[in-house]
Amino acid sequence: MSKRVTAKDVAKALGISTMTVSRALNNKPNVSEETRRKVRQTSRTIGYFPNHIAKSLVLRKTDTIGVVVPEITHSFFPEVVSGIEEICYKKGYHLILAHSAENANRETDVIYTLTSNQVDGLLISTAQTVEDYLVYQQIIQRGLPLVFYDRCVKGIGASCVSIDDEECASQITEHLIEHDYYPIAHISGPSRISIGISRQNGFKKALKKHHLEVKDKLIVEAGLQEADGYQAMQQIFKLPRGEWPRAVVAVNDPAAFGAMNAIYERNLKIPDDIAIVGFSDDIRAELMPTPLTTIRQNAYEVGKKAVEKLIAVINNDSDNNEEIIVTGELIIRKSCGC
Amino acid sequence: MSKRVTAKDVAKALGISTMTVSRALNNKPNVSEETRRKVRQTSRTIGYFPNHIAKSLVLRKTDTIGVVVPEITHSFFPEVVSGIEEICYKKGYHLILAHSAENANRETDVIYTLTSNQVDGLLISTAQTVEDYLVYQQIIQRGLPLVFYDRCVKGIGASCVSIDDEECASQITEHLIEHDYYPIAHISGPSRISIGISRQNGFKKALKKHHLEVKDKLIVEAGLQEADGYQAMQQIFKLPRGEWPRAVVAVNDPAAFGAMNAIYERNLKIPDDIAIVGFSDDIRAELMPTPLTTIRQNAYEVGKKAVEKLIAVINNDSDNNEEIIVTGELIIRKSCGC
DNA sequence: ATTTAAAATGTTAGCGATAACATTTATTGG
DNA sequence: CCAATAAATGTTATCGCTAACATTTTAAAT
Repeated sequence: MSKRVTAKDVAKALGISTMTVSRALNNKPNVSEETRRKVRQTSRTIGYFPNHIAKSLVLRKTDTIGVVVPEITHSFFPEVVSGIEEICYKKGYHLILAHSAENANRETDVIYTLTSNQVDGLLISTAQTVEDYLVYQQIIQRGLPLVFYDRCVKGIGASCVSIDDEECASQITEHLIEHDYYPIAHISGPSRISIGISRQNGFKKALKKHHLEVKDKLIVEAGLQEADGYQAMQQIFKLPRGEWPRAVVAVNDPAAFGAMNAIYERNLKIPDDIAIVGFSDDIRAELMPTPLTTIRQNAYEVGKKAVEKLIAVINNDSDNNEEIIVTGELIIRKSCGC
Repeated sequence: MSKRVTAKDVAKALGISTMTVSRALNNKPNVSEETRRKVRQTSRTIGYFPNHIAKSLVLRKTDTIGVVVPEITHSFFPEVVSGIEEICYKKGYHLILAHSAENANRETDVIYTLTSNQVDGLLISTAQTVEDYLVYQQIIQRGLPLVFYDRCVKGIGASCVSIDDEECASQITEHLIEHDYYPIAHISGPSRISIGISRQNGFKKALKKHHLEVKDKLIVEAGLQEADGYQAMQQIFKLPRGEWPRAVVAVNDPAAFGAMNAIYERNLKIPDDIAIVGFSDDIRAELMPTPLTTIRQNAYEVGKKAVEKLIAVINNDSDNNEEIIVTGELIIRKSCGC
């Protein structure tokens, strides 16, 4: 690389000190307009760009936020990132993106590099395989602002921004109940991550509210992918025919798609034989042979709220133990029988 | 923030110099195994994490790559980013993500912050509204490695990684020609960005190869969104009925979707009345009422090849004026009449 | 045992910027 | 016209780390 142009070069060219150059470019007071103009001018002509790294070192602030994303191609997360990016751009923050690929070890790994990279704060959505919260606790202990989004760990002193999964799951389950479907099965998410738990809770809550029995056999724990939903549905079909559900609440849309395939393979009709609903309003949901009734999550809003909270915490404008809920929206299509 | 733990603290705790601490942790030679062990041990117990910022300042290397993405929610780019991320992770690079939102001014803006952030190199896909290449030329002049991906600017001294748009467009057009469709229209992309130009060239090339007339009226320039495709198709329908095309080559899938809507609105059938093909294999393409024949772009591969090239350039292992082509794949569905 | 080379560790300076304090220059009022 | 105050600029030290050179310790060789 060719020799760099530094503030010193600008100073030398003008016969002034680097301090004045710094003051002029950072719009600090006590610099004459004349000098400010000349500094700006000269910086441009000799091609000076301030070194943000050096600045970060002395100011102990990088204006950078680290974001850990568990699954970057899943449409939900790009949209979250888009919300994050928008606010970051407006507020002058940069964004370091790291991908845990749903892998706890890799997550730990990227968090360490992120923190030693001296980000001002972290936005994390936990990977599916995370088993303990040590890393998160370490971050908090070091006093580094941390806000969880979507997949949260509660009660360890970090704020959470999430969809109101329980409420939404309950709502969509109630919708099926109102169709008089019974029994209703649940293809649940991993019980380790919060969306798995809260959606299952919402499912149960709705049944109980309507005094319907919660049958454990009809709650099948699965992953979040299409294949997982397919397998879970196959497992349900292993029950005696008389115990088959009349409707299914899937933990998310991909799982629902998988389940739908399993249903079609048995030559059953949706919603006539089995109704099904998803969660997340995947782009494919409305394009299915029978369009899928689901919950639309406002991913963009989740990202936005999460950075806003994080930036507030970074600026000491806010305590970091808030639970922020972004509400979902029930999208009624055909798969529920409407 | 609580006081930071630095290499000095580790050194003091062990009664050695910071230099030895540095050497021990960076696996430099000439450190006794005994010392190395003790340094590692003590670092862990007192919670020392090396400050990457300070390291970057002295080494003049940040191990960070800046990526400019024009549209983050469009499924193609997350997949590219995923490829980039994968290689970055493997090779120990970090990734700063910036979003131009298809806006040239914003692109310039994020590029400046990225470069003053001292990234080791840049990966850029140009925004739709970019009018001049000044910023890119500046980057190159400063000696900062730059590789374009997908939407490239050729001939200014930066490598390009892209889908072979021309060849693919030609191939898919030929496929329509083989169906004996004639005339064939083209809903073209903006003539400012490279994919617009090269796909149009491919379209024309195929016609010429089969000695078919290229009718300018049947080439409509549009944007890359669904609405653009819709409008372009409407414009085509304004032609006298006898001049309507028998088939349409859309610049990408979203534009094709828009065009399909316009076709359905006239109660015309796809492919019986008008056949249509897209480009990009959007996730929705196979879920359309008439599944869309299209070109699958290997986005992940584009990302991968682009970073690999960039890292090679950063390490001076490679000249930076290569044109790397990632081949696309013709995905035949129903909309072409097959 | 003594020289010599190799291995281990230490010292100094500097990456490029800014905060805090010090100094010079300009401005104002009596 | 000069003291007093404000505005503009300069100087020094430091952020946390590592390269380059200097020194000490250890091991090998005679």
